[in-house]
Formats: sequence, C-alpha cells, structure tokens
Amino acid sequence: MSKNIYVGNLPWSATEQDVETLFATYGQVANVKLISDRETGRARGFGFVEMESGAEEAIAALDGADYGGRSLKVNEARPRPERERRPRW
DNA sequence: GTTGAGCGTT
Repeated sequence: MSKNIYVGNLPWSATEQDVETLFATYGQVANVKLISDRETGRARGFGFVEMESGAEEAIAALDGADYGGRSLKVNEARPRPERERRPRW
C-alpha cells in the first residue's frame, strides 16, 4: 500500500523527477504529482508524492528541509473529497 | 520573462 504526501513551498522550476529523486532517498516512490495551474499552465509550486514505503521518514526528513534555497513543506496529504461526480439518477 | 499560501485534473 502507498501513502499520499503533500509537498509545498517548491521552487517553480522544480520538476516531478526532482521531487521523485529527493523522496527516493528515504523510500520507494510510487508516483509524483506536481500541481500546475490548469488554466495558465504555470507551476503552482506544490504537489503530491505517493510512496510505497519510507513515507514517514521522508516527511520527517524533508519537512522543513532546505531545497532550492527554500524551506520545504512536507506533510501527509488530505483525503480528496471526491474523485468523480455521479449524477443521482 | 511576473507570483509564494496552500492540498491535486484523472
């Protein structure tokens, strides 16, 4: 099973591979999802990392860690309200 | 050619 992690305060030039490499130091990274503005396509500077293992270690190690001259914000991701909207009929 | 707290598109 994997664990969802929220990562923020990322540099706008950071890529998913950068985050994956960073988190892969503490565990197995299953998936990386960087959020960018859907309308403009600009990077929002935060994303989500799904880890198979070592998630807590990565959070503890990377939360507040200096990356790109900025302090990273790493935490467990909140559960998403809904993934898909279903009509009631 | 920009910006800076936050929780995501399927």
